[in-house]
Amino acid sequence: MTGKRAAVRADTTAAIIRLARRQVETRGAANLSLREIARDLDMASSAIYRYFESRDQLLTVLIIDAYDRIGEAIETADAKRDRDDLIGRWTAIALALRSWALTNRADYGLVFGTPVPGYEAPDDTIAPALRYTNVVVRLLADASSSGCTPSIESPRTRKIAGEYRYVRRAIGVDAPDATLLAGLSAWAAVFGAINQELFGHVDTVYADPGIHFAALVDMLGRQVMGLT
Amino acid sequence: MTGKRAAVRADTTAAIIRLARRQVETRGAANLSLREIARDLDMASSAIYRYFESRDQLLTVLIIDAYDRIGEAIETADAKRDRDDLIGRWTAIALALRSWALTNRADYGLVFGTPVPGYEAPDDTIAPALRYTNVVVRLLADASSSGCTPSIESPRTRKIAGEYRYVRRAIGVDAPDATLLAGLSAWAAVFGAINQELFGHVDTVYADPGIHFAALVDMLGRQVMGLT
DNA sequence: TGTACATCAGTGAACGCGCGTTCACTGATGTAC
DNA sequence: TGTACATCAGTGAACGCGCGTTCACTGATGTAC
Repeated sequence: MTGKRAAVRADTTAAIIRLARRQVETRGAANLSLREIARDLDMASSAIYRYFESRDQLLTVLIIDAYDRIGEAIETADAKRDRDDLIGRWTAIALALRSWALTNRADYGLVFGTPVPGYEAPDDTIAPALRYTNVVVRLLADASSSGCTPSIESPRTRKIAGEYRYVRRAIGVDAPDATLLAGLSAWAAVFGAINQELFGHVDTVYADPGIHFAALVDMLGRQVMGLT
Repeated sequence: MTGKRAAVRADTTAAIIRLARRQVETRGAANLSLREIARDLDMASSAIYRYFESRDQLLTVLIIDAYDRIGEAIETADAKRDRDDLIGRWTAIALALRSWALTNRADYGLVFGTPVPGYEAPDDTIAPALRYTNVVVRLLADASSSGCTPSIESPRTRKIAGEYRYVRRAIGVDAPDATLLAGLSAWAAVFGAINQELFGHVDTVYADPGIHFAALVDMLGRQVMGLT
């Protein structure tokens, strides 16, 4: 039977990743220790090198894995709603992002927090990093093509018009300036709110940050889609 | 003369802080090394302990210092405008925050990025941490008391009303739900946008992130203050 | 089905490194009379 | 103004620690005939 060795290998690999993730959570990515993982697994420290070629590569795997799981969470949330239900999709995406962040603090921090200086993300991270982005971009495209007009106005200057011309091409969405501005702003607000909550900058402000977050998302959704 | 020893001491202290900041920038807070600072200063590593009682305390000083400088930057930006000029103040605050973040990446990351796990911020950091917050809170209070009505609506449910009742007390601003929601949302968007830009999540989206940021701030200001 | 060989997970010792912190000390700078 | 003493910055050796990575090795698991 070919599968047995492979199965054990997969188990050990998964165990290493699990322990690594726990370490990142409790001590930070910069203090990820291969030796400690080996100790927890009752292996010689050198054995880790049968599974990962270096500490940096293990970190990379962690990052790719995190991006993939965020992408999956958001794609799933999006797919559960009708494609026409723009507000429903927006809300589902935003709430999914927050709850994923809350239950996966370490991964969220790894991916969206302070970059680990000196760590250069290799190219393998690019595609997974785009998964969650693409969901939002598609939503914006759908909103624009179904004629939503956001309830805000973009300032009209030549510089700003030029910038949004660039953005249109960069993300491949042929939407008017106001839609781009409203959408990107809403997306920034969602991330900002999650960051503030997760990293402890609003502990004294809210009784239940989730309630405020829901109101925020609701308001932003109506704004981007142009409903009141 | 009493001042000489004190002056030398102040110089050395400042040099240590400067080198520490540079290290945080290039290698991250988790890898801050007292020994390396000593080496750069041509001192014995033990000499650092004449100035700081531990590595953690040096980190704390760095954090307090960063908060203080953010607070100062934002207070200054705010104070340059007439108190009546609500949009002007909002814009100045937001732009000041972004440009401070861009020129002080290490400090920004230290304060607003992933918390260093295991590091418990002592009480001395609380007051400096509130400086920048208070500027925004005061602006919201002024907006509300001068009768601005934001151009968004807050969802009306009992839960949300209750939450904002809590927020009103927590930040000491007697503003209607819609003002709180618009204000907090705008503030989150500003932080979100800065985080995305600084931590490299939108490198491929904008030609000049500053232009988008200015448009964003302008739009948010009009929204919170209720002007179109 | 049995045997010979190749693959591969895991070992344990070693290399060379850097770290935070303590301690007893020296010698220069400041203070009090 | 000069002297005796206290303060304090800085030294250098040491303690005990953990780290990533390499290397030659063993022994079990799988593969080909």
